[in-house]
Amino acid sequence: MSNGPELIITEKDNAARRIADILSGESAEAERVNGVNVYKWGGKRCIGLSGHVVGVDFPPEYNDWRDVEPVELIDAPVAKHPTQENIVAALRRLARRARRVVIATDYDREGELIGKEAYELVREVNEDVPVDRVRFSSITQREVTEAFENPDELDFDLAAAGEARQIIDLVWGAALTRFLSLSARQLGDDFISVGRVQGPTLKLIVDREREIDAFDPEDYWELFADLEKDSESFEAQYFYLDEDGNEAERVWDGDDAETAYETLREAETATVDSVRRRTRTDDPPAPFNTTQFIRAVSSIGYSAQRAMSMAEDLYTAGYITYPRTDNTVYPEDLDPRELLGEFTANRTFGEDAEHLLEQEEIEPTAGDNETTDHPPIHPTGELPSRADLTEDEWEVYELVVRRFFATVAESAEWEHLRVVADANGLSLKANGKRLVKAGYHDVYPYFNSSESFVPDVDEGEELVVTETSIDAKQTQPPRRYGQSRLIETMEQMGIGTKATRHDVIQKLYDRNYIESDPPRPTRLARAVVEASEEFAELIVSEEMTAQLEADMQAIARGEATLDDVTEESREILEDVFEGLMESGDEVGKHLQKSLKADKTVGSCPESDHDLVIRKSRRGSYFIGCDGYPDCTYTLPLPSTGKPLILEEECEEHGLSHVKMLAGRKTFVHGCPLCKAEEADEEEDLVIGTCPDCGEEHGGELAIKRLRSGSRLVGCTRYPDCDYSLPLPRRGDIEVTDEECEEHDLPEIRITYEDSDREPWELGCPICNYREYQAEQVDGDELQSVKGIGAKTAEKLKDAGIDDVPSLKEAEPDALADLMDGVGPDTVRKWQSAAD
DNA sequence: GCAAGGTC
Repeated sequence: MSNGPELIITEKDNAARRIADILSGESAEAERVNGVNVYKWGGKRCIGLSGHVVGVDFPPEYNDWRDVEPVELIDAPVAKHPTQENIVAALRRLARRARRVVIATDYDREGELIGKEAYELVREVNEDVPVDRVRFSSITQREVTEAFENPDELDFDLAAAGEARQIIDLVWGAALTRFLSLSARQLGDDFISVGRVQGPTLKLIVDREREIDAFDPEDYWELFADLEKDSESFEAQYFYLDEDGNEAERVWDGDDAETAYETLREAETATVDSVRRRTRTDDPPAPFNTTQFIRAVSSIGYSAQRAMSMAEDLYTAGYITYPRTDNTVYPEDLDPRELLGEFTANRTFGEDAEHLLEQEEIEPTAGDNETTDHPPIHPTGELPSRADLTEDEWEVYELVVRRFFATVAESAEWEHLRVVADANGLSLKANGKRLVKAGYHDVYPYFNSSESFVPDVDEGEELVVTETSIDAKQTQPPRRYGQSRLIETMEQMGIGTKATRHDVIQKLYDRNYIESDPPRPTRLARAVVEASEEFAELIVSEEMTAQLEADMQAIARGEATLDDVTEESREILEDVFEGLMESGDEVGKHLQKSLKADKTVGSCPESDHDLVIRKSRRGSYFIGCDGYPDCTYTLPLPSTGKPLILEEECEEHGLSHVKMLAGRKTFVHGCPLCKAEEADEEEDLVIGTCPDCGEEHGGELAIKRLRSGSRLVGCTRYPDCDYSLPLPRRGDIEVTDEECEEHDLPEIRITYEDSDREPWELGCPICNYREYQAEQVDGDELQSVKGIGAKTAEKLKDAGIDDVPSLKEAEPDALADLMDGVGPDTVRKWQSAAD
């Protein structure tokens, strides 16, 4: 037997580092093998993978979409090949000499498969080395040491269950994706995809849109009265008992409503019939798993994608635990008092932490999901200072800290007061609620804890009716799913995983299946769902995952084999293709029609064709005639954002309004033809003399708007004189009375009508442009230092370093503190390079 | 260039 090192393999570098620290008593040292971190101590090495380092795919001869019939993919061979070459190479190098290998990947099904993949790579270069498996659900001293003291074996059945999933997903996904794309002739970037998870997710969105389309609003009325006691007024609502004896507030008949309102209006007083008081306990929330974390972050205004990317950054920086988890129960190892203790000295959290520590007993809440994968998301106890994080990241970090606080805080208590009164024979009710004990709301302000006031009244008491009203309303269609609701629903349906659900939604955006936020399906999405429902129902049904889960469990229990399950799945797909291939042309036409409809803005005013949104070779959008090159009619679109066609149409031109999606800078452009006409009519506003040709030829400087929507200060003698100065794209340009003494030009202010943004005093356009150029030069100057690129120069500027002299003077430790991913040694390197 | 699942 070799006397080489013992090799420990984890799922990711971060876990490798922490496990090495625990097992070595912090004595492990990092070295690089093939550019991969390896932690080394005694006779041991620990390497972290990057999740799957091998992937499944078809052999290269199946790569060409046009040469291979999609149906052939069903029985095509599927092979594994390395996807992370450097890690695979490093692993092989270490495994060759190892005397023992320990697989320490995550404790879940995918972790077992990743472990088996590592096992196979090890076996390729070392046939005899013993391979053990350790399992722990949180990386703590106790769990890790215990796991390593009691090693187990790899569960090959569980790994095979995961492999079955990989194969089925690839075969179904690739065959159907290629079929749909080929039938609609969408090859290249705009292919049409379907899959086991994206399919049902898309159907969920499309089904909701169908409900909205089919919705027929109904009129109803609601009646209200303001009641007064001791000059304190509160609102009560009319109700009656319906046929089933249930309380109802909505009056569905207009005449009935009118009659009731006449009666109510005549009432001068109302007599209290009943008063009911109840105290309700409001328990603190459970610890965060990924889904609940995303939900909470989206309630403070961030997308699911952004929530996860910020969580990732906070995790890698060491401030919060692993963000991808299903678990909502803290591990036993977590000592809430100890963790709270880490916050007592902090400016933001100290006071709350102290209060919580004053509780006699601290028993954290627990949710319904107890899993082995990772602990719930909580702060690690290593605290960032505010300057270490961006404002957004701080907000998310604070949320995670406060959620942890909430889970160890006391319950809140509400007092509900329900008053029923009689006004002229009509029943009125009022519900008040008061927070009598704030409990966890004191440390977790993200839930609504607003009170509604109803005064203390007694039965039989007479109240004055001060005001009455009747509201005509309509029933509303169901609301579209927001991103976090979608993720919650996917979790309930059992599709996707904690680590992929938000990516799936992003994928639907990338495929042009959904637009805007909350997501709205395109015509293409409807057509894809319709075609799937007709010919491949399983791919848009949650049943496919349910069946697969059952099969995987059978494999994991040893009751079925990988081959049984994948073979059966291939047979089902064969059947699907029989129907599909017969109707290929029809399906393709339908998809193509929908693709066209998604781009169409209206009819061309100069020919019989449609006007469609197109993309220029440079990547900008414009509107062009579908009859091109016979008809060359075009209309410009703003250069910021991606155009979204709205349902609203221009009354004058019959064209759809267009909205430009650009994150927070999203705005409605309106009718593109109206906009183009406005731009043509707008007269150039002269603000001064042209510095280039004013004296000689009398050229003047004017504020101009180009047809593309962009604006500039340019010479009126253009194109004879091309003097120009840039102006910002967004905001309204205001010419002030102030004048620049140096250039005899008025100062300019930019205001933002449709946002809360403060006006920008741009000043004299010439001075402004010079300053801008000077900044560019500064940036270039920093970039002249070896090791500093454009991005780093930007970061340096954020840290207050504008030029080389200030870089040289900077204190390396202080500067490194201000910059993400930069250490003091790097700063010293720059400083010596600048000499 | 297809899926879904890891991780960054």
